[in-house]
Amino acid sequence: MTEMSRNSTQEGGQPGRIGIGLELDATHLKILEVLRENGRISVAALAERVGISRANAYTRFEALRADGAIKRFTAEIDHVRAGLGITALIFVTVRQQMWRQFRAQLAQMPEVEYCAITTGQHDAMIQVRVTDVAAVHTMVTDRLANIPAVKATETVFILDEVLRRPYVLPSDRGAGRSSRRPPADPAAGSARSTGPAGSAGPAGAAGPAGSTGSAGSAGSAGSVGAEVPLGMMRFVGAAEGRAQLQQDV
Amino acid sequence: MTEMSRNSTQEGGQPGRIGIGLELDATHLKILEVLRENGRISVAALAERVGISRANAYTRFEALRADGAIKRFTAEIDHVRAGLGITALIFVTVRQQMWRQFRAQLAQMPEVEYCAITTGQHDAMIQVRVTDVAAVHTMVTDRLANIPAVKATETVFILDEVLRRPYVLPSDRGAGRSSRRPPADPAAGSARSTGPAGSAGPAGAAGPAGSTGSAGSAGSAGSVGAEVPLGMMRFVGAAEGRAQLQQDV
DNA sequence: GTTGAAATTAGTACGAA
DNA sequence: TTCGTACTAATTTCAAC
Repeated sequence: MTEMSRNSTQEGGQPGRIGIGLELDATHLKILEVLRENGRISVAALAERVGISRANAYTRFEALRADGAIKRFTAEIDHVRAGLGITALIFVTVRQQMWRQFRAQLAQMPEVEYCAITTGQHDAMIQVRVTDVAAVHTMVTDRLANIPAVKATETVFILDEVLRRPYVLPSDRGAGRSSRRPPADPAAGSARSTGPAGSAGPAGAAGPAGSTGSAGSAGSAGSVGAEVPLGMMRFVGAAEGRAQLQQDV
Repeated sequence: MTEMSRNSTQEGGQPGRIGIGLELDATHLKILEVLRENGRISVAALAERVGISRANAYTRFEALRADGAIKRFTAEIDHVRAGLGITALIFVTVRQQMWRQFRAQLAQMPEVEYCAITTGQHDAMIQVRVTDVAAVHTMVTDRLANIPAVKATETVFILDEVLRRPYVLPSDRGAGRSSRRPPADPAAGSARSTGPAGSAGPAGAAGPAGSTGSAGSAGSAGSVGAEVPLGMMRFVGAAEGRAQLQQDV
């Protein structure tokens, strides 16, 4: 509940840009779909695959880039081939009000590929790629341990990466929307999470969903029973005082 | 120790290709470095930035692609702009010998962006992107719960994504290699993990490390103390019988 | 592994539907 | 808005060094 209006105004854009974002129609999504599979495709070929003229493709392509919907283009590489065969996840508990420092230290660690702030038992998850198991150990006990902001860590190794999609698109839904959507029993403290899930970072999405319906149904469909409906499902909310973290980060 | 020789022979390549992989020299890494930041750069411009001739750049570029070091090119998009503002991590405990089924089901779930098999308390971690919190709930209780292979789940929400590098390169090290590398105390049951960390999927890297030294030290430097060296560090090994999982997956 | 020239393709700008 | 065409600039390919 700290900053709900995060993406209803400009936020990540350069000064002067209209941060409200363009409405993505079906054609835009189609373009993204193609670009996700082949980021190096020429705009001419892109136009053909999407079924629009070249001029139109250039316009939309540029619009997506300018709007920030496309953040950048990148090459996906094989980490093993590149010599980084070990991947690990390190779950970090961060000392409150030291997030700024934690983030600064992260930037100094080139082996960190991904870092996300999470709800649940830990505060953050970082993914590292290194040459060998020993490097993980060095990283955790030697580097992370020396950061005052880090209170505790928990490390697991990644044995295999089963699936990696460049990113998910709203248009992907419909393919796997298997069984019926349950009638949605009313208010029940949506996901038991202590609020943050709906108020923090990437949340507050509903914004520019365009043609892809269903956005905005958040308030009407939450239905995580009070004490875990099915057998072994657990939704883990934020730890104590997490709200403060958002400010620092 | 199940299949250490994983990438010393061909493995991911098409039939007929020399799967041994090309040795990556400093120039190759430089190319990857540029491509990571700008996947749409022309080969001509790439050549200039790397400091080699056009023809050379084309040759190396093609070699990296053919070898599989570059898996594909993709566009990075802003999930919030695309209408998927909620990101969650679901940790899954999988019923043994049902991994094949689990993987098949995963392919049916378009909202899954990433799935990795891990050591530790759970067996897999999947990352999903959806429009609202309710969709996470639906996904977990309705879709995942209906997969017999899924024994239990634990869900956390991602509040913010602090850092996302397209990928990490061996050449990145050296920038953050802060303090001294510890003398590496000898055998100590490397990471306490029941073997898998060194034998499974992405492990067994040592292969084509090329100019970047230190690969291959895995066997000699493992040093995760028996019972957690510093204060609150935890290395979480594999659950019981994890070895079997590798076969199925 | 490099340079240079030819052929192709990409990117831009315009008017018309 | 979107399309189609013509123009300009760049990239890729292929040759010889």
